[in-house]
Amino acid sequence: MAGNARRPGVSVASRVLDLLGAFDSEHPSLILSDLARRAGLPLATAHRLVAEMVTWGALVRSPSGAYEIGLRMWDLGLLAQVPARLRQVAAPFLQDLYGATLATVHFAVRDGTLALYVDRLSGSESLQLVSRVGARLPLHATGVGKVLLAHAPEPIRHRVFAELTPVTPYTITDPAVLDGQLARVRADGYAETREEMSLGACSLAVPVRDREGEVVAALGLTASSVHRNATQLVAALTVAASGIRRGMSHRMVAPWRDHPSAQ
Amino acid sequence: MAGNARRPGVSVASRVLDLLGAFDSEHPSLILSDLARRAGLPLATAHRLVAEMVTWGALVRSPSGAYEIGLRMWDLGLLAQVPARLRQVAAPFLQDLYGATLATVHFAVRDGTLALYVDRLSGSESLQLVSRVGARLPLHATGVGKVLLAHAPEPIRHRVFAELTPVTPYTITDPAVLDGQLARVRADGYAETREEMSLGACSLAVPVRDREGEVVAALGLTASSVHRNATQLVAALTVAASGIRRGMSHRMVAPWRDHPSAQ
DNA sequence: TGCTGTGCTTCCACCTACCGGAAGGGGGGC
DNA sequence: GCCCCCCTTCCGGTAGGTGGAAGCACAGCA
Repeated sequence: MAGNARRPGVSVASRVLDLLGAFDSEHPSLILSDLARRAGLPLATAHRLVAEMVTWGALVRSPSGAYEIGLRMWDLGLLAQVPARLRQVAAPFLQDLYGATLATVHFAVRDGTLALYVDRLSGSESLQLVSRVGARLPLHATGVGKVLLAHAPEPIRHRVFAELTPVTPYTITDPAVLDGQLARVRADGYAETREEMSLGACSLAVPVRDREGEVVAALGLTASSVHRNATQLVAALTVAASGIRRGMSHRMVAPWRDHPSAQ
Repeated sequence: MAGNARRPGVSVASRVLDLLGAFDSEHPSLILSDLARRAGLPLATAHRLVAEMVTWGALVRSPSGAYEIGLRMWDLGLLAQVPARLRQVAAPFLQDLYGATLATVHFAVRDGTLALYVDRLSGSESLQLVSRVGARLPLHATGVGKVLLAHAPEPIRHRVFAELTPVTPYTITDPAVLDGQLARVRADGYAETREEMSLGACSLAVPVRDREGEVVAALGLTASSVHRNATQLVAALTVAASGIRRGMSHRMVAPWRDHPSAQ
């Protein structure tokens, strides 16, 4: 009776993870049926697993009955070391930069062929932009992206150049032009964009290096016009990037600590 | 041969979650053996499950061989609706507040009997404080905490009053004194602390209400002395809190986690 | 009031994907 | 070399997981 056609090759662990993966920025809240469908699980199976996840705190049920990512996942996410360490060091300098310029401040790392926005500051007066913390935007169309791309390994550049999708009419889609710009980024130490990602928004960005000189992140400013006083803004960015570099010291890569105690 | 004493009553799903739960702010990086021990799983079992979690991106292996929370968990955590919605609305106002005062800005919600710091801004010049985004601090010893406590339901106040742990010599531990302060918080519309959480640090805080007038969060400033120009600072806080309230849609905040939270 | 649709919850016999002790491998300290 | 610690792989037995189906709850509609 009880039909049982367990789909082979799919472990329980991966089912739990697939349920989590069903959520994304466009689907932050899902009813059970959609959750099951997006995770590729039968309704009854999803129901059972989801109940366990709610008990643990990974998911919560909103008043409307839909499921959402729970507070406990937020806690866990904050422990992710790549963004957490960088943010911790960078945050005060980003504040200073915002205070000095009142432009939107971006702090990003490269995640594959995309720029991952680790932090972002903007006041209530700032331009409305597509960037959000956690967003992934194209490397070739943003200030921080160009910096990261200019210092990315060859295979990554190759993949990005293979698909220069236009975002606005001003997005650079000619590989030769972009290649020239990246060479200038490496030579001059900063990148710029002019309405290549959002109409009406221009940006400047500089690399952030670790103690070994490796480019690990990029720091940028975005406003309706940044080119008039570009020299000053690049100077401010450079000062902040140096401060961040100094703060990173020798501990950015997992040190070995704790405890002979037990045993 | 193959000994098999599967521990009953523990589902695979909960094992996966327990592995995640083995990480906390004091153990953001764990080698396999510690991870297995903290999750209460045999080494071989942990090894198998962890491998799947790494494949999916929930965990990553650091260069030293230890496991850490992966970027994909960071992404997921950002989708948690309670902090995400509040932060999105509040962030620009927090920036403005920081720009106007240059004091450390705190934005917190109540999580059970603790204040959960949802956001925090401070420049490179600011005081070093114990607060961090994601931190949970006592309600009775912080500015934002007193605001949240003053507007908390009776059972919560009861539980907090039952255990007024001193943090510094100035922490309020007399229930009668605290009760008087909370009454004043409700009457005056703001709370203050004087070195009750960190020596040398004082704070002011005001409630943030939603469209229905319910207190959903608290907004605070901390500096070495805030009482001299308290009137101005409270005014700035109040303006920011009103701005946040206006930015909030109606059903913005999910019900609080008011369970005794095991662990 | 009854009908229909949608979505959630519970049930349970089958059986496979999971379990975990033990053995094997690798590297670093002494 | 020798030991210790930690990681990785293996494999027979079986218990936890599976998912179709039935039942329930509720809302919209005539």
